[in-house]
Amino acid sequence: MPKGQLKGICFHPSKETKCVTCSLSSLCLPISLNFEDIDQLDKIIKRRQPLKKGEHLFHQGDRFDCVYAVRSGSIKNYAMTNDGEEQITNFHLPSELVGLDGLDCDTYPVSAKALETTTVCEIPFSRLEELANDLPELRSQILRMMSRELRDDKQMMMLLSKKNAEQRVATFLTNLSTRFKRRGYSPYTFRLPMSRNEIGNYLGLAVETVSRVFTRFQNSELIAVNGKEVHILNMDDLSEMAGLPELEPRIVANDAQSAV
Amino acid sequence: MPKGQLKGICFHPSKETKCVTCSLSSLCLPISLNFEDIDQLDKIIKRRQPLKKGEHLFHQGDRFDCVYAVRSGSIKNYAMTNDGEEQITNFHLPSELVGLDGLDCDTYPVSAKALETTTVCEIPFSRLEELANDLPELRSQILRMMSRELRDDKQMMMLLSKKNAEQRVATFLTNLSTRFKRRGYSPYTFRLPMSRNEIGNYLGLAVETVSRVFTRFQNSELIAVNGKEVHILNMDDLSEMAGLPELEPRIVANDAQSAV
DNA sequence: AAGTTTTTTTGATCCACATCAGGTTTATTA
DNA sequence: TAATAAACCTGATGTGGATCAAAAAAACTT
Repeated sequence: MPKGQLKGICFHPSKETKCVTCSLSSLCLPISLNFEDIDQLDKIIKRRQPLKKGEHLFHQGDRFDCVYAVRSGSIKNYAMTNDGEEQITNFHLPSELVGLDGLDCDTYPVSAKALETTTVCEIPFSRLEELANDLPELRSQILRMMSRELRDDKQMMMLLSKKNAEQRVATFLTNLSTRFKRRGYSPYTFRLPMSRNEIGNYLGLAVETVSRVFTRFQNSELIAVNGKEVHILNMDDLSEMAGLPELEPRIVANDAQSAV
Repeated sequence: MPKGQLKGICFHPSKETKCVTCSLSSLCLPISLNFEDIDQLDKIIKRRQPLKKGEHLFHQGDRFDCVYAVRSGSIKNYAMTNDGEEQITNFHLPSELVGLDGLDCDTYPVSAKALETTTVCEIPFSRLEELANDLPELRSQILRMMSRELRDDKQMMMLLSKKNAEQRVATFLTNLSTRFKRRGYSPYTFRLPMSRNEIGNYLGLAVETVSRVFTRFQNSELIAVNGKEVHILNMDDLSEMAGLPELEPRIVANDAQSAV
């Protein structure tokens, strides 16, 4: 084993992974592609050297040319507000696509930075588009991934405009938990790849508030925290606190002209 | 003229508009399609009876089957929070697509309701997908529209987590102004299709706060307001106040390992 | 291992906006 | 055209979380 540089979430340390053998393929772009097509996709993907913590994948304003799939580690997206403040717009875990929101302009609208040692698959967008011309399944997977991000963004808008500090942090933790679970990791025990400061920034809260909520959650035995290690002790109550769990199918009621 | 039912923004009252003759085609799906292809697109589009104010296009939880292009009037998207409160996630003006965020699930994740008398083009998604199979230009236009919505959402997240009440309202007004302008209408004088309540809901503010900010803006002669009629008197200062104008291309600076 | 920096925690104070309450205007309906 | 109901505005009061300040703990450096 080379060096102990691979901490935190780590899926595929080996550099020469192929899509076919990648454990993330069932969450990532190759979904529903057959072996042959995956192979084609594989050919256009470049596996880059791991990024060290703090290194950039791209900067806001850089020419848009690639989208990236996180393979291990984690990435944050952020923009600069006019008064020079950083605003985090997203955290990306393995199998998630980074850079989709730059797709219709010629530069990236946000920056992307590694939160820890991180490996990504680099996908030149023009070649992905070419390939998608021949693969309807790939096309609809790209659409699905964008649509999912749209939905997540709406949820985030809801959080930011309606939820209080405790609800925000509870939502954040349960959301991370769900994403870890889907990736085969424990939904109850995980390591936060970001700082309290970054959590606060993302959730629209001051660092101090995040810290206080963590403390309160520990006192009420919802979670146990040790630095960046989090244990969820009472998932039910935490989810309850998070509110609006997921998109619950509506009971179809009388519609018609229920004006205003 | 039938009845005085067509108030507010109104583009194409006639029911039998075709994409080729539609003045919105340069903003809508048909962008960059040739005449022949537009005609094909036209064939799958159904022009529905105008919706009256308060009527629904679809409900949260309804089976996802169509996306809609607004032809005249306006639509709001909203979801219900777990405590039964409404949360508006978007307003849609003519030429904008409604329903894209339901694309990867089988039900709409939000509801869509007409803010005024509104006409839409109904586009069965499965048929749009089929057509997109043959028309690369259509495909990339759909992607572009989704990507734009993603970017707008990030801007909204920024607004909700960093901006104060005045900045929010200023942003809202300049944003509307820009959209009206692009549609050939005056960027200085327009009619708000939504209530103060809905503005507040969308911006994460109480009605009272919205009202007060409107008053303050009038006192400082940034705008003149008469009910839902808005005149922007000082666009420069209003934009200034809105902050982070648009995605300003970054001056490329030294990158490397600027850790944290 | 000691020193330095960064991150996290906790307490005290303050303020922007929510909430409450009432009055006014505009829209809807009879 | 009056009656009723929405929508809107304005003032008074309260509060959740920001901000300020400073100590404690972790994470780097040397």
